[in-house]
Amino acid sequence: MAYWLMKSEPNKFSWDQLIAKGEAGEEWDGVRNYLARNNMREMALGDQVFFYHSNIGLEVVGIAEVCALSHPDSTTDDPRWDCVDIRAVKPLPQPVSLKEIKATPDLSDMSLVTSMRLSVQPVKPEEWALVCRMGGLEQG
DNA sequence: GCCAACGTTGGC
DNA sequence: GCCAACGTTGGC
Repeated sequence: MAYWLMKSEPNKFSWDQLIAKGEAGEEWDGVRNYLARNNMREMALGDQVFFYHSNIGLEVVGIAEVCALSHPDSTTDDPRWDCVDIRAVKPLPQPVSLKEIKATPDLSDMSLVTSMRLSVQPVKPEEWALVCRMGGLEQG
C-alpha cells in the first residue's frame, strides 16, 4: 500500500464535497501535469491519500483512498491525461497545517515543502504516520 | 491581489 | 533541441 497527497482548492472542490460523494467517490480530473499524472498512474486500489486544502485553509483535512485505477480523464479528449477516483475515508480530528508541517524537522523533506506546486505527490510511510499522529489519529 | 516558482509551448 | 515567452499554481 502506498501513500499520497492530493491538493484541492476548497472553493473549487472541498473535503466536504468529497464526503458528500460517499462510497462512489469522485473522479480526480483536471490534472494537466505529467508528474502528477504519472503519480496517479502508479496508484493502486486502496492506496491512502491525504486531502490537502490549498489557497484557503492550507492544511491536510482528511484521509481518502483510491477507489478506481487510472483511466482517461473524462473532462478532456486529449489522450495524454488520465486520472483516478478517490473517496473520503475519514477526517483528521485536528487538521494539520502547512505551517506545522514546515515547522516539523522530520517533515522538511515532504514534497509538500520541497515541490510546492505539485498537485499529486507521494508521501513516505514515516511522513504519513507522523502527520496522522499530528492530526489526532493513532494510526494511518 | 501580488508575485515567485516552475511547467509547457512554440519559434527558430 | 534550445530557450524565451507565456500560463498556472499557490503561498503570502
